[in-house]
Amino acid sequence: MTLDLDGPEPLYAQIAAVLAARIADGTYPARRRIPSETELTEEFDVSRPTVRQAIQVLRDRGLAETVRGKGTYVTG
Amino acid sequence: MTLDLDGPEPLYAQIAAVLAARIADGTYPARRRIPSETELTEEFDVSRPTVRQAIQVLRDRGLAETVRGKGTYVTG
DNA sequence: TGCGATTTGTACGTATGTATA
DNA sequence: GTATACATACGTACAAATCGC
Repeated sequence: MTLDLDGPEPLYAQIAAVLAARIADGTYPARRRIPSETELTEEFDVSRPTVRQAIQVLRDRGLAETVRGKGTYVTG
Repeated sequence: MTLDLDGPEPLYAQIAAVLAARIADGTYPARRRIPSETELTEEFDVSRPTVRQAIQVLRDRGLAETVRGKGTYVTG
């Protein structure tokens, strides 16, 4: 998995697409927690605000729900 | 108009409420442009990302639409 | 009970790119 | 060509909620 840094697609959108694909294929199963923002920051080598923006996309699409102090969960 | 810095309500939510009220009472008329992010930054004495977060709330509620390079407009 | 680690929430500042007028 | 305005992305700091010990 690589991100296209120079392309027109924003990083957060690319990351959101990767995460959405992982939800779709079961890499992140329903009702389970996805990696923390810090872990995703390290995996994709982007800043936390960018990771949070990607997760926001998932929430807007109804794919995930976030609980403060716990994490972000795949919508079951 | 003052903001409650110590209260539980986030700054961006308070600002969004103020802007929404201005839309509701006609201070910001339909189809007209609201002040720029920079102007709102100065008026509320907050950072631009905070202003942008407030405007995002207006967009999510369908109260405003943002056009890149032009400004944010009250939904007509 | 309390403390500490983890995790998300809020907010700041800054830089760069792109579109419009 | 310049100025204005929004979009993206970075980094940083501190607060608040949760959980395990």
